[in-house]
Amino acid sequence: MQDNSSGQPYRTRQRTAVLTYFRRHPSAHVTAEELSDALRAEGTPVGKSTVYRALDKLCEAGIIRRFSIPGSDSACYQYAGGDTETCHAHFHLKCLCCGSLYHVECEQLDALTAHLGARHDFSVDYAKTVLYGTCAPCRRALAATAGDGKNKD
Amino acid sequence: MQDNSSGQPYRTRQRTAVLTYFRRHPSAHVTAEELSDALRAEGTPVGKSTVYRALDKLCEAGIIRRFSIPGSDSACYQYAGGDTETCHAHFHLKCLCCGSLYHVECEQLDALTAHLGARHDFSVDYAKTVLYGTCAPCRRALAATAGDGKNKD
DNA sequence: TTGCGTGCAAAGGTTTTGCATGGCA
DNA sequence: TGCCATGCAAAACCTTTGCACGCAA
Repeated sequence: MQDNSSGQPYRTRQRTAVLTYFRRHPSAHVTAEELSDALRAEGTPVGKSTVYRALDKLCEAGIIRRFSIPGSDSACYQYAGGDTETCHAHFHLKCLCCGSLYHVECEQLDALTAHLGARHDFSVDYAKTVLYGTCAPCRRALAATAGDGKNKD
Repeated sequence: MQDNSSGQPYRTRQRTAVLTYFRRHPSAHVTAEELSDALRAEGTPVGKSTVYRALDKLCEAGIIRRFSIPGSDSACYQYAGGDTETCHAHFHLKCLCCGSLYHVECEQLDALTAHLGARHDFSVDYAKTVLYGTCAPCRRALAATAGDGKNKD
């Protein structure tokens, strides 16, 4: 359980391809299979095992972030900016309807953080927290189809 | 996607056992396997398939809630109080260190909700949102052991 | 009696691991 | 050259599904 990253990682084509993908799609959220598929489409095919291993390493390094989407079996990964420090002050909003991922960064969240820390003695880990809900486009779409039947979810 | 619970559910021993477990352990968070194991230990063994089916039904009914714990492959379930209406106005705080689940209910969250709705046009689903972080006891424990080596996570 | 609920086993999917080979330093 | 990284295949894992039987209503 000690630090197994003592040996410095080699800069291989596959590893570069994965990292490049996330840098080119900073707000994209992809599954391991989607990533493998995207890399293949970009001309740099990477084996699925390697994709998982690279994802794991990048997660440990804090370069990308892993989400669990309710209702989905596969995990989702997203670029974290490479600098964990810059990503500590915003939440992620995920639409359960269309799957879009939004970044929210404002003093309202700072207030919540301060409140949770001061009053509830709880230190929120923004990196692992995702607020689930419904985004505006989906809300409108749902409202448009709400008149034709039961919609209690 | 329509209401498939048209047939009223039967009150079986297994179903009762699952529900009873959650009512007797309102703040417990268990995986499907842990629940199956606990029920067996309590003298009412329930098949794993049945556990999954019961969990699924109870989730649909809003009686229990399903979580995805970062770093774990299996889903976690917890009692929701049986009344979904009372559970719409508070967040859940889960400690990644000890697994404790806290309920937070204050106007700070109302302010956040209003803000997200007004400024970011996003409707948060409190029932599916969990804030991850570290609770006070664990923070103290981590602080106490922070001096003896690397602890960069 | 009717038909849902149950349990076993097998299938389904995602993720991990073993081992031989290839490529970076 | 040494050693990590890669990729294929198989395993391990959680979860769902099919089917025959049992039990609630």
